[in-house]
Amino acid sequence: MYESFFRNFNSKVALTAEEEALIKNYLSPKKIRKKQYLLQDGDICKNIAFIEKGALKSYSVDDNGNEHIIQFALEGWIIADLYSFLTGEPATYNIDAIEDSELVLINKAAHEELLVKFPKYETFTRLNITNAYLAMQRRLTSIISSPIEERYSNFIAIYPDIVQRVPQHMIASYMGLTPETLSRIRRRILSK
Amino acid sequence: MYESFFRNFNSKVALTAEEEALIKNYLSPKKIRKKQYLLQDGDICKNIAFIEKGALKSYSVDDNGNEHIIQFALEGWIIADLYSFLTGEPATYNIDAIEDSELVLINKAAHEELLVKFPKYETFTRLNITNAYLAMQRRLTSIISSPIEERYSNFIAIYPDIVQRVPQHMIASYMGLTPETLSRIRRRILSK
DNA sequence: CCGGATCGTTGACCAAAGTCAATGGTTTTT
DNA sequence: AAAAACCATTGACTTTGGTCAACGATCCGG
Repeated sequence: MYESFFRNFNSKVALTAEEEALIKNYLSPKKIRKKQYLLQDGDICKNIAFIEKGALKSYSVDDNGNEHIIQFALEGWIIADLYSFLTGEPATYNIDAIEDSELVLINKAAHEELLVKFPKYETFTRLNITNAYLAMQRRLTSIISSPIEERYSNFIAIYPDIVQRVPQHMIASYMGLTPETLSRIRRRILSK
Repeated sequence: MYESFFRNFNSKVALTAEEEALIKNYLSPKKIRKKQYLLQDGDICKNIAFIEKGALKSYSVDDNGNEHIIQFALEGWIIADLYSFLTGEPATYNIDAIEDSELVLINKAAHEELLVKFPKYETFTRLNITNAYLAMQRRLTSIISSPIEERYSNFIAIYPDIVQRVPQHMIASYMGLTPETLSRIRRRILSK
């Protein structure tokens, strides 16, 4: 249990066997079925979830009932409403499972205690958030500076696994497009 | 010197006078004139810059010579090409001064040494990057889920100081719009 | 194995934003 | 103080993506 989590942790900050054993006490496993919510708009986000296996997405629903996908997360990624988690404010979006998934949860009390007791956990956290920041910046700059075709080509180059496993209309939503438009863009790209 | 920097630092992690004195040795001040570059596309980003006073922006220039503004930063903010800074790869965008500004620079060697020698500096860094992440996520979700009018209204509500000090066409670029479109949106909003 | 969702594609039409060009006001430079 | 550069606005036109509707294919649950 927690294999992927500790593989990931060790790749960022090496842990001794004792440290691993201690940290394990702060973790809890969770299995979640396809379409199940991990977090709903209005709830308070009580956990950070590391994905051992599977795929989840976070998304908001607007006044017209349209979903807008904020993030995809596969194995090795972390997903949460960080704002809600850190501030205790209600979440402003949903998280649910795209596939049956296995998670490692770290709740707020555990997170805070780990931060002060294990400097390595703080480093792990800092590196995770830094990676998340860089990934989001790539996405943002691509949104504001690249033509749509290039954005999509770029996306399939960086995240081929997501393209394989996630329905196309969710990817359209992630890119801020309608499914129809994405379908047309794909046709344009293919005919080149 | 460094007043704003340490005020900011202490608001996140309290320092003793001795710690402040030690950390000062890792910092260097820099003044930069309006329109001067802090970083140019292709350079390697050697410093993180904390803004004591003034305003800067980061932006990319596309194949047609159009600028796309990635970030504004005023007093109390940090600006850098974090990707380039962390990896040593050449920067993919520019940073320049919108106003005459005063900066506190932390170079890479200093940053790394501070991280290992001062756990408080790692906490400071973690909190900074977390804030940057949350701010960027707000921006991103607003781009993908709000109609443009609302995005602009939201922007002036959150960053009134930027609206005051930064020319409108830069704000248009930041929002992914042409200056003409932003001008028309403003008219629409005013006539309500 | 059947029936209903879900999904991707396509077409016709519409709405929104971009482009190009001109104008007038303001700021900056010399 | 005059010239130049910069900036916001407006109008006419074009391009792009969104909307609505229909159709087949596939997936999934009973």
